[in-house]
Amino acid sequence: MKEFIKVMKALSDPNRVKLVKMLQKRTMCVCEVQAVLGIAQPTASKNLKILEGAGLVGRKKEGLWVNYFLTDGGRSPYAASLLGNLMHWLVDDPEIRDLIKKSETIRREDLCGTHV
Amino acid sequence: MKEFIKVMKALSDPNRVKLVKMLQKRTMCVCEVQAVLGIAQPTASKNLKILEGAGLVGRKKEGLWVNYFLTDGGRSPYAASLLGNLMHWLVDDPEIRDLIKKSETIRREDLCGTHV
DNA sequence: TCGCTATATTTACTTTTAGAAATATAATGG
DNA sequence: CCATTATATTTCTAAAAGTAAATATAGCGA
Repeated sequence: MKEFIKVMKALSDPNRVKLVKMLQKRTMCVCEVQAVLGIAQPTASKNLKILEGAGLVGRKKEGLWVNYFLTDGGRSPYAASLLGNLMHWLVDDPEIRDLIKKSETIRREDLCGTHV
Repeated sequence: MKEFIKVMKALSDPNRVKLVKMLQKRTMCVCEVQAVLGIAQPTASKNLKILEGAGLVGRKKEGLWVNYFLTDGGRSPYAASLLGNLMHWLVDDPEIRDLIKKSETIRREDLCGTHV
């Protein structure tokens, strides 16, 4: 029950749903998330952590960057199912479409990659 | 997006998830819900209304009673999908099992049915 | 080692949400 | 009608959640 609630709560926030939809397209680092969603860096980190806690998202450190990506839901059947549904849900949502488009034009090197 | 969030939020509360699981077994009136979950009457009404607003639950007045039941999710694809999944999810959860058992031994006539 | 950069965590503030008590509404029986 | 009963709504309070600003941590280059 607690695991189920955790997944539901994680997906009860618009910013976090947008995050999942964006991560369906590609791996992103925190500064990219921050730029696309127009939120502060701590907010991005926190929301990513909540998604991670629910088993929806994984992370991999690469130098100074931390790359976040969608998991296969192996840790939670609820996460797996919701992630599967979200692959085709909300694809026609105008707000989501705009975000995806915006995320495609953004490169981390232009945002925070001063040391590449 | 708003419809999706509404469904997720509705299912982010343990009491409301328990309600859905109980309504899978049978239609219930407010006083039964109140008794099984051990919550106050206004709390039961409020939570049922939230589930109704998300398209998960319907209601039918019968005299003084209001019978609540699960919908087929026709109003929302998100509701439909979650309701389908919840048919087999959490069936082994001990807390849910106890509630189902308790709900089977309860009759509205013993709770509020003084006018039957 | 030192400074810089990307991310994480903490803190404080505001908004939202859950719940109980009180009150209101609607339907039934007399 | 009037009293009673089941449910709905309102009001209030406490807990939870979201966010930004400030601070801390970790890894890289010089």
